[in-house]
Amino acid sequence: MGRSPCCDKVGLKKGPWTPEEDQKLLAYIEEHGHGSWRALPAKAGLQRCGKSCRLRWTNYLRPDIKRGKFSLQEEQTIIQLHALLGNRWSAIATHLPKRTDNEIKNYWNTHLKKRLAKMGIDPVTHKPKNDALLSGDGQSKSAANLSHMAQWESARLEAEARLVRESKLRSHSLQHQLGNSGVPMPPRCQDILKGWNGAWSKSTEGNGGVPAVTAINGSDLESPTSTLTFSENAPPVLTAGVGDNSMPMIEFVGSTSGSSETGAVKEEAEEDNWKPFEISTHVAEYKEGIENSLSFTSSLHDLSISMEGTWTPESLIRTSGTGHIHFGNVMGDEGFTNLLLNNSDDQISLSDGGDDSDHNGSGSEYYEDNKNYWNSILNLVNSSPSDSPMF
DNA sequence: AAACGTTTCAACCGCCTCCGT
DNA sequence: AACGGAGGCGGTTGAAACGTT
Repeated sequence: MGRSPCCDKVGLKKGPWTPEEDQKLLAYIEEHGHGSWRALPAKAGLQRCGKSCRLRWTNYLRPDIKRGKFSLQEEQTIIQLHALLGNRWSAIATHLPKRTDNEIKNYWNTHLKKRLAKMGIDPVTHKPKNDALLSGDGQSKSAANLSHMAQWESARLEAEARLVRESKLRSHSLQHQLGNSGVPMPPRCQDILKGWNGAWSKSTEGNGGVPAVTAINGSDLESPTSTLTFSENAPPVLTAGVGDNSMPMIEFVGSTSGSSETGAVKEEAEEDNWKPFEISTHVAEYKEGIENSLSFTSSLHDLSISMEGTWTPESLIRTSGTGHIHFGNVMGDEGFTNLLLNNSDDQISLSDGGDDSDHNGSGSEYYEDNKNYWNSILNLVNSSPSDSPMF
């Protein structure tokens, strides 16, 4: 308080809008555009403050607003974006055409948050609530998780900041990426992964208790596909490509103990796995650029990530007895969707014990579910529109 | 049918960021 | 660089709708 109101509120109406007010606002904007919101109410003959008019327009009257129930895909998108972005509703809303940030926020608070909680997932961190129960040493594990979570968050923020800067050069960057290297790379993906790796790299300096990322080997792929490459000294490179389904995809190839063959798990997003939203114009342009490139070949690198303890989104991975982590399969139709649907009413059954190297039964399922959960988030990172304000 | 509790969502509030001066 | 105006954003509120007893 002690703060001047956004506009002179004396005599201004508050509360629900009447159909007459809606009509006035609608008619004025259709004819003149909104122009200055502050000046609009007087011009439109409304006893409202400009802010109220803007809100009414953006959240309700705008013609391109879709109302009604959220589809499952929309739900997934919200949850996954929330895992990445937190409560940045406007950023999330840009990925849900015709939905407003307010609507998404309401839907999150009234539906999704509760559903995640029921599933045993913390709706704030998107981490399993009872991590501690899964570990023999709950306290130290929790501390480790906290530390890794901080790294994750730090990486994310770093990536966001960088992309904000780069977004101003966005119009040039796409051409650059396509023209210079022949290997297009969406800045968004690059940055989050850089940030991600950056956090890992930092943490490995003089610290054995954190992930070390090592490229194992490489081989060429004929078909264009997205490849996430981790290397120790360089930022991970995401060579995004277009699969048969013309959707950009991300590919994780894991291996155990340095072997690219034994125990390697190849991950590939498939067409029907998850379609978070319509491909944006920019992705279409991006795809077109890829298709037009003369020789687009991407490298496929196996990766092995050594780590101790758990890394934050530890649900993404399974930790082997050797301390290597494996990226699990990108969820199929049965994955995240069912996770949401099947657990909307019943609490997910979580394993109550055992070490990380051996999760059988419900524990294994638990890890599978959460692995899929985070995989789908990473998949989203890759398939988001490049003009997204996501990061 | 009434009372009560819960859920939903439009709208408000205050802070923040951007941008022009 | 500092300032102020305008718009944007996220948290919160409260009335209405809905469900339960």
